[in-house]
Amino acid sequence: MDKSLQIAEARLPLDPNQEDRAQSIRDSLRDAIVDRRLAPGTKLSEAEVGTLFDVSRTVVRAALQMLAFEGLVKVERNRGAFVSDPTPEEALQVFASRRLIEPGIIAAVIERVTPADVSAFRSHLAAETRHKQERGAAARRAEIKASGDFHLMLAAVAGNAILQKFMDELVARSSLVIALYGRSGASSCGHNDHADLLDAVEAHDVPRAQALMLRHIGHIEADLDLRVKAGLTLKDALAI
Amino acid sequence: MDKSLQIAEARLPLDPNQEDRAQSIRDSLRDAIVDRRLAPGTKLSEAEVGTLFDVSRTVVRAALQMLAFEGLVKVERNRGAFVSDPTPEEALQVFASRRLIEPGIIAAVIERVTPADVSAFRSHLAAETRHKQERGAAARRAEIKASGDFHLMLAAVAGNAILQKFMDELVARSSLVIALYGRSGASSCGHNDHADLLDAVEAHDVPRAQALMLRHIGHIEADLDLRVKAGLTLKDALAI
DNA sequence: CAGAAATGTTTTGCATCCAATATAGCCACA
DNA sequence: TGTGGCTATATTGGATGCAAAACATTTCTG
Repeated sequence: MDKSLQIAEARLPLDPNQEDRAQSIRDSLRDAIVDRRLAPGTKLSEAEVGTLFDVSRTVVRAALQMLAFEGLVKVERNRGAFVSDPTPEEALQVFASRRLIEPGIIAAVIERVTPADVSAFRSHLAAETRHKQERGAAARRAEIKASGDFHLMLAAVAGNAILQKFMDELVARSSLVIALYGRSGASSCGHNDHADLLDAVEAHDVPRAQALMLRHIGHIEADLDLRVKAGLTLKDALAI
Repeated sequence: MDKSLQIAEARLPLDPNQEDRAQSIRDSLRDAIVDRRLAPGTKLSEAEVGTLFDVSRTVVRAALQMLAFEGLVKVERNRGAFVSDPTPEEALQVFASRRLIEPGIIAAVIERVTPADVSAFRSHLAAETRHKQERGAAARRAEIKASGDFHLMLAAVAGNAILQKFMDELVARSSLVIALYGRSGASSCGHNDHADLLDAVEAHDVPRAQALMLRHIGHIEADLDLRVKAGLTLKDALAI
């Protein structure tokens, strides 16, 4: 009951705009979950989170409900909210969903992309490769986050708010899955799929871009080791 | 402030399982919105809904928040919740999203469908055509709802919980859009796309089923008249 | 000593209460 | 008579309090 929840920015991020504190709490928690600063299964006690952010349980509850809708948190009646702990089954469904949606997004992107967008992508890519070369857990986190952001940027350019929301959810869930099942941590070992993808986009080559997207998703998925899960539960039951 | 909100089942549906009253309120409101018993733009006052279902505002808020996540309700800070009133732009995005997702779903369905599923589809189809032949607003509502349910059944058979959730949202939004912009009301005038689709599924003909699905979505979209919206806002500004 | 029952503690679910904000009604004034 | 500002009212945002459920601990019993 001490300093258990390591949400880093605790107490500090006094809502910038002062409006919609639930939203900003959601964002902080979401970042913490996606960054794996909060391990799957961690209990998110309303009171604890509340004191941490210095708000009442009411607003915490709203934030947790939002996260539950995105699938990042699972609430059990009368038991509380827990950082969700996707099964291998769910992990596969996440990527199956992305395989459906992202090729469509990339097509829309090619239809609508502007030179300004392209340069934004390029500078993002530069930051990504920078993270990839650095060492340490922090850099790894930044890399995973940046990688997800690339896909979110694509979704934004595609110009469909609904699909953008779906991608938001899928990218967050993917990060969680990668954090859980990712082998080694080098999620995109060797490949630099994003750069290739961007080239195809710039060339307005839809089929090629779509193929690259599918290949990219395949790469991410191939880096997962979905067996471990059973062992983890076992270990959980025995030790820690 | 009298009997304003016509949610029909008001006060009666005392939660069957007694658990999660917010969920059942959400379901009632959702049905009412999709059925167009609650017109787009209608204000959903927390207090009013609360008395109607005989719960406190707290739980109503939770229900409204859920609906907001699905896009069926729009909440404006310090102003309250309103049945959402999709713009033509949003309407197009709904169908663009379905065009991406549903062909994938139909492919998954063909991979996993069982004879039991097929017969369930058949009996559902029978009910659908029955509604189509009846007259009156109630039958029309039932027809729209049944039509949406067909797509939801497909999503269920596809076996991907995430996509199923997305389809849930998309179907609900579609119903709202059809209610708003649907020409004449005969949403599927003449065609019986669902039957054809089911035939293709039964024949395990993926390309054909996908093509039929796209054509079907096209039919629905073709029945919309997306111009009116501007006129409505104008009329809104003047009268009522 | 093991397992079950009971008791105390913690945490959630929900109703209620208060302050802040928006809406509506009213009056003054040009 | 119409417009602008002011007061009153209604409604939301959010904190608090209380009952019930889950959980942990201790005590009792075979």
